[in-house]
Amino acid sequence: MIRENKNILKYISQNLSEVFITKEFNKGEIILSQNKNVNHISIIQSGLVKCYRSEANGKDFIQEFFGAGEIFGEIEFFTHTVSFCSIEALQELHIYQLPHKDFANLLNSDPQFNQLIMNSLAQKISYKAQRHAFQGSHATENSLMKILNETPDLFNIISKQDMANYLGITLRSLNRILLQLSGKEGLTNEEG
Amino acid sequence: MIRENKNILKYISQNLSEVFITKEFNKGEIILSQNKNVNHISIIQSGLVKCYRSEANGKDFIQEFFGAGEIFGEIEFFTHTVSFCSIEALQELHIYQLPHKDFANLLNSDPQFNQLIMNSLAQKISYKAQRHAFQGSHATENSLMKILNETPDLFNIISKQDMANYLGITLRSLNRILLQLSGKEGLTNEEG
DNA sequence: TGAGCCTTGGGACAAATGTCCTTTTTAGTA
DNA sequence: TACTAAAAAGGACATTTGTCCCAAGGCTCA
Repeated sequence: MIRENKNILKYISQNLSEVFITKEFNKGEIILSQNKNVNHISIIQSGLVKCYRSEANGKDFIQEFFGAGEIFGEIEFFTHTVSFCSIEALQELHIYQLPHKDFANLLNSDPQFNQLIMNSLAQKISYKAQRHAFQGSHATENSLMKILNETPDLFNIISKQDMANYLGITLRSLNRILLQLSGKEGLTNEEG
Repeated sequence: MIRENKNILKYISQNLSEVFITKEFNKGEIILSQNKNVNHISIIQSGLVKCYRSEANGKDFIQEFFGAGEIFGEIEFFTHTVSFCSIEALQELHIYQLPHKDFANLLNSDPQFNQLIMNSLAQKISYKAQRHAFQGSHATENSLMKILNETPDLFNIISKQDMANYLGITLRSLNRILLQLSGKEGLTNEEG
């Protein structure tokens, strides 16, 4: 659920560290706002952000939690549109940044970088497809169990409200499902 | 809801038509099966397919309906994995195909093609993000209204079951929502 | 200290969706 | 034409989720 891309982070820190600018942000800061012009791509050195979209009805939907090596601001470069999501730091955050103009040059001049970006885009599609299919085909309880399996300390990192916005349910429903799950865990422990 | 990419189709037919193989399929044929090795990328010349993922619980989830110019089989090339979706023809289908090896060469040798592919990947991400956010933040009724607005003759093209699998609901629920909508339409017409 | 705010937790009822089952309609075919 | 299978439509009931509320606990800041 927390996405990372160590390959591209390693390549940049080893080969392109002087090409990129570095920046720091505090927890709670908005790095990128929805429906604004985007002029840089950003790559996370360390920390965690949420990438979310605010809908017209006032609800937020969390696309992804991005950790080390994940890129944002690149889609808008390719599609020539304003941002369709916002990015907010959930922890102290260190990022690499590169203006879109330089990004374009790098894509043309550095085949290995080009390939890493292609790969990153493809991974985003693949992951989104599988996530959406799972959420669309299973009860929310199953989605949550799967996530908690991957990340047992989930709620030390991410608030319940954010988790609800990731699952596309209300906080009330999340609490209900968590209660059910704890009940089942209890049963399992007693029986086993 | 039915995705197209006329730019890349135009570029291929004008500049690369002799590089690609062409193939034809009948309605109902499976072009690409989930969890299989993929050796070609495919680009739709004409016709319509559904791109869907079958989950372990027996349910199918439709990722997208692909029309003219849309690409499939490219993600697996970048991620070096087996297919994560199946592709089935919903109409008589004509496609361009290219082996992955040749696709790799073309990406390196033809910057314009490279850019068109990047753009296609970025558009898929952007569209998926917006669709998932909308579906996750709104009642199914709203999603359906939006789709019917874009494509009023939807059910002449796509079966109700496929539509339900696209929305992540059951056929029973889809019928219920359609009934509600027709009732509201009636009211609107009478009142207006 | 205490006021205000955020997060968490949950009761009660309404609305939406799933499950199971039956009937009707449609399309294709022997 | 008659048969068959698939698609479409919907009744009845159970389950899930949303909405609206209220309350407890922790935190900051005047």
